[in-house]
Amino acid sequence: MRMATIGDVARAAGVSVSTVSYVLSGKRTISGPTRDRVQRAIADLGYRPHAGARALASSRSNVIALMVPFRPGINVQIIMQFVGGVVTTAREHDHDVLVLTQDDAQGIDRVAASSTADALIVMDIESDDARLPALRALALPSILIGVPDDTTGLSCVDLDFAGAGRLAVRELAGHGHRRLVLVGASQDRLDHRANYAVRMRQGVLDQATASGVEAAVVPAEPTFSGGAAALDAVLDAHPGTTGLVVHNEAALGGLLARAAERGLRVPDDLSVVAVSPAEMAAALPVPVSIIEVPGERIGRIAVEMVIARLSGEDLAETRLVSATFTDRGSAAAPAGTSAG
Amino acid sequence: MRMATIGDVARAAGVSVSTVSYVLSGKRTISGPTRDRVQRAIADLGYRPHAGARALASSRSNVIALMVPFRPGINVQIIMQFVGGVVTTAREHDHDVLVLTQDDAQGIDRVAASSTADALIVMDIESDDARLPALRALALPSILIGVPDDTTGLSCVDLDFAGAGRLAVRELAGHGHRRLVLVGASQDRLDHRANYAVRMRQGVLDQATASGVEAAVVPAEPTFSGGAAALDAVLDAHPGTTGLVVHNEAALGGLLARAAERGLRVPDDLSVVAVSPAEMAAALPVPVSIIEVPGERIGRIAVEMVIARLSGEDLAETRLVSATFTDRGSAAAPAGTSAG
DNA sequence: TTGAAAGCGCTAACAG
DNA sequence: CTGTTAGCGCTTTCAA
Repeated sequence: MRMATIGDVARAAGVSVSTVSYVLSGKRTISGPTRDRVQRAIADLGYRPHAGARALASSRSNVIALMVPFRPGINVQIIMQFVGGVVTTAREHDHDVLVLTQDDAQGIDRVAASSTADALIVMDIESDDARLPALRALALPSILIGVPDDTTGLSCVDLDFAGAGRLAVRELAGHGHRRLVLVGASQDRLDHRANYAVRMRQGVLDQATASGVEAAVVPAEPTFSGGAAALDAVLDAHPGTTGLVVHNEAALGGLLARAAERGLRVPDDLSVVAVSPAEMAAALPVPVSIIEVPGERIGRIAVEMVIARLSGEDLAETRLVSATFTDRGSAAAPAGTSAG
Repeated sequence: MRMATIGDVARAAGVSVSTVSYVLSGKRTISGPTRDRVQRAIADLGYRPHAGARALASSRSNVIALMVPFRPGINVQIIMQFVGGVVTTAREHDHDVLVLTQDDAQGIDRVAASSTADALIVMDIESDDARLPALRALALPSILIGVPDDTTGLSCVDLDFAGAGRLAVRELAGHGHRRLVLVGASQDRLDHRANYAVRMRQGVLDQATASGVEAAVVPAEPTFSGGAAALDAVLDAHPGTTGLVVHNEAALGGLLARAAERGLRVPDDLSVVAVSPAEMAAALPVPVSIIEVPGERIGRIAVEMVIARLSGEDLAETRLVSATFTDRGSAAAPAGTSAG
């Protein structure tokens, strides 16, 4: 049994194909009775427009390409949240999502030149990302997740990591902590100029200055033992530290375990604020107050920016989602301080 | 500047459009010189076939739809590995991957009826999955990840969980352990009749009988505290247990932490074999011997099955990837036993 | 308010 | 070995 075409529908409803097309698109006013007949025919025949034919005739594929990093060591949790947000939101706008891998260098060009996709969302953008020239040259609208150094002509979304850093420091300083350390991204990530790490660090340092507290930065490998080692390094190099901002989910478990080993209670001896997706908390030994990385929300915004661009709004803009703090009790006044 | 079409290429090369088409597809023998001229023209013009036009004319979209579960509590790590395997392999066969969400009930029908995709890969199949009727009725080839109760007319791939269970028990029994417990999926997962949990359990119990050792099953919530609680439950309900098979990655950290708290050393007092993606090991406090869930490999196989089906090989088959054991030293002879 | 018809860019007969 | 041409199913002028 052949798939029903628009011609079959037209015949069944006793109208022309263009009328069916216009009933579907709503780009023309159709009389009530006619519309009803057409819609009944569509339902009866189980008609669905052929995506390829539509793309050919309208030069719109209704597909958004999404470039996803699959390299190991990445925070899988947040990637998935993000992808989920993108796919769900795209469907709400009648678009599908095509997945490209980060290392498919030709991918961007290919989907653009073949009209496979109408727009492109690129994740995991570095400060000086190698893909930026290709993206700037692109005829398709593109949205970057992450903020490169030079955003000229580009649309970007991300968590406001600088704000997150400031918020974390304010929270800890507010509890009376005077010596803080940011346990941040691995050296490797910093070498790659991961912009979120740079911005986070800046936010922490700026707010420390503003709040009149000390703050240092210690990198950590994204592993259990990396977290343990980082805690040792913190206490070694910065004795008297009572507040920790941890921006390294994979290291958090090891860090907390090491703290327990060393007899440090959270929050009595050590206050901890983590920047992390909310779901990761379940895998931790103790409740941890977090500044949530709202992956799904960022994905949603990215798609909404795409749709706006496709509807002709031609503004390239950078949107930073502001950070919010979720208190789970891991940050409190340091021991030897009156409560308050 | 308009995108170059096949007509532009034909004109530039001084040949007909069909010749260009055949140079591209290789479905006709073309003389060396002609092929060269065409290929030069293609390169000069930066020509790319229009995906929609191609899909329309050939009734092939070169797209594989992949239905991904985004519900919380799922093992994100393995999902990502799997998706990576699918996308990478699809590209090797000149296909792109479109993502559908699990709860997009219409998704299957939509991509099929609109000829958006040529085939469908569905993840996270339950024993009596609600989508099975739709999949059986589908005109498109579909591949399931997971094995339902009734596989008639369906193609499935998965890890051989029964084999994994047997392997784990053989490994522990071989070290001389006589009392084993499988710390498995949560009650919730069992209620959903997650087939992998059922098969794993069966493998463990069968091999225990065959090896003449005792084996019990304890469920665990997929959280840190769930793992800790599970260890308590094991030692409570099954005293004398010296070997654990853990098939619940999210609980593993909590389980190991609790063991340490209770003064149980791994492997001296407690041997542990986990079924888990390899990458998760980094987040654990101690090295753990694992039976790897080869997500990427399964994804690759799924795509290869799709491609075979699209090339006319019409066999529905179930492929179980056999389990392999990676020794990291967390399973050894129980204390009070001579080595060997 | 509706219809007729000209493409959109490509593939694959059919014809040499 | 190569060219001509009829569609593939839809959108959108143009015409009524």
